[in-house]
Amino acid sequence: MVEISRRRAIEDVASDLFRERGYAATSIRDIARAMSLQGASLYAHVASKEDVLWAIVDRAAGRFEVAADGAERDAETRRPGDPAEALGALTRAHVDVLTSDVDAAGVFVHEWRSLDPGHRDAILSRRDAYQARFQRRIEDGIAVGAFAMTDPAIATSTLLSAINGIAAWYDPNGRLPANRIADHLVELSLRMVANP
Amino acid sequence: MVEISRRRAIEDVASDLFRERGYAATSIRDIARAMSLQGASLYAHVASKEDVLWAIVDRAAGRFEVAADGAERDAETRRPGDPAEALGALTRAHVDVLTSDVDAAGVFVHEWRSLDPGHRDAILSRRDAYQARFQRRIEDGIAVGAFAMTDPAIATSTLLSAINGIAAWYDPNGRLPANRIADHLVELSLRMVANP
DNA sequence: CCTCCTAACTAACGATCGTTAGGCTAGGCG
DNA sequence: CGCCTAGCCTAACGATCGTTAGTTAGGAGG
Repeated sequence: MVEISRRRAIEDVASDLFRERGYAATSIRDIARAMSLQGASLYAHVASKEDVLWAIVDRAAGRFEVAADGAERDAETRRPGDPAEALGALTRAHVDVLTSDVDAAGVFVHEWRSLDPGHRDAILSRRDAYQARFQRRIEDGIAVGAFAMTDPAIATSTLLSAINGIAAWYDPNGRLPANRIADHLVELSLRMVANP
Repeated sequence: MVEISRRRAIEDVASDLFRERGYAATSIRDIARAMSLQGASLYAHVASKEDVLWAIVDRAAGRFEVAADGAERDAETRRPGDPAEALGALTRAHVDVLTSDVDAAGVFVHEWRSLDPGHRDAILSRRDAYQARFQRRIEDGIAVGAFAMTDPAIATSTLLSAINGIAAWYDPNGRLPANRIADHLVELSLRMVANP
């Protein structure tokens, strides 16, 4: 976690605090205090408090999107047209992004409500598009008989909620390494939608 | 939704706002404005802002606990010793409580961090005990071969996250009635842990 | 040496926060 | 009629909020 810029250091500290206490309950002076600075000093690097939140959320969203791109490409190379392979790869990619920076990912998952209306709308449509990628793979699986369920939309929401739950308890120094957790979540997720 | 007391009306309005914007982002004056009152007027009925949050969270927790009691009793009557029956009943009871008052349940799920340290600790141990009831049924199922998974603790967390995800999108006036949603979640949950 | 840049500082702004104090009004009941 | 209570009001408290302005310290480059 080397500071490449002062701006980025602020975002990292803010991610930590926003995740722990929430955006509204964290003041600019709280962030500054965690860096041994005065509150006003942050405004040399940052336009506003919401600007910091947006930077964190936007970057986290981008990391999820890029990871999903790679996962779908890899799955298609490995087992073309296999919905379980594709959905498993998407799930694993999601868990990887989540565990590689729990603070930022947790802020992305829980604090997007605090964004300005414009930013909130933007992130909501990106989130919808992201969720649609999962739902598409689930519908593919139903079409070929690999998956089975009554309502794909609810299944997709439920699947993503299940994975995102990791952000509530994951500890980078905990008993389980991130890739073990990913194994587990992929197993549970695929079983949830599989045709029994 | 008849007001039985002024105090309770405040808690209902607060549940709505706390769920929509979060506890820290909701002011006493916001709550009062939603009731066409002055902020200070609320203090005739309420000791503090945290007092309102605690009342909401405490009551919601109690409803989950009572529902789980009934579910385990019913399941034991219907199919004694059947882990799938018991876990399914617990899941359905949880969904029922959640959908019967999404606002309060959503506050319970997401806003317990904002409680005073004492109240937060109290709610955390109750939540642990509640979660342990689910985990116990999962372990029962593994013991008799009905369920199968690598890590029951992770499976329990994941299952509850999946169900609680409902709070993020459930709309009492939406396309699906609550009992349909419960059917769905029970199906997905049991398949997630079942021995394939 | 002078200049510029980065990064921090102190001081203060108006707004809003949770909360307290004290007073007014309307209705029920003797 | 007089009292009580419930429910709400206005006014204000000190604290904290996000943010702006102006200044200072130190190092790099000409």
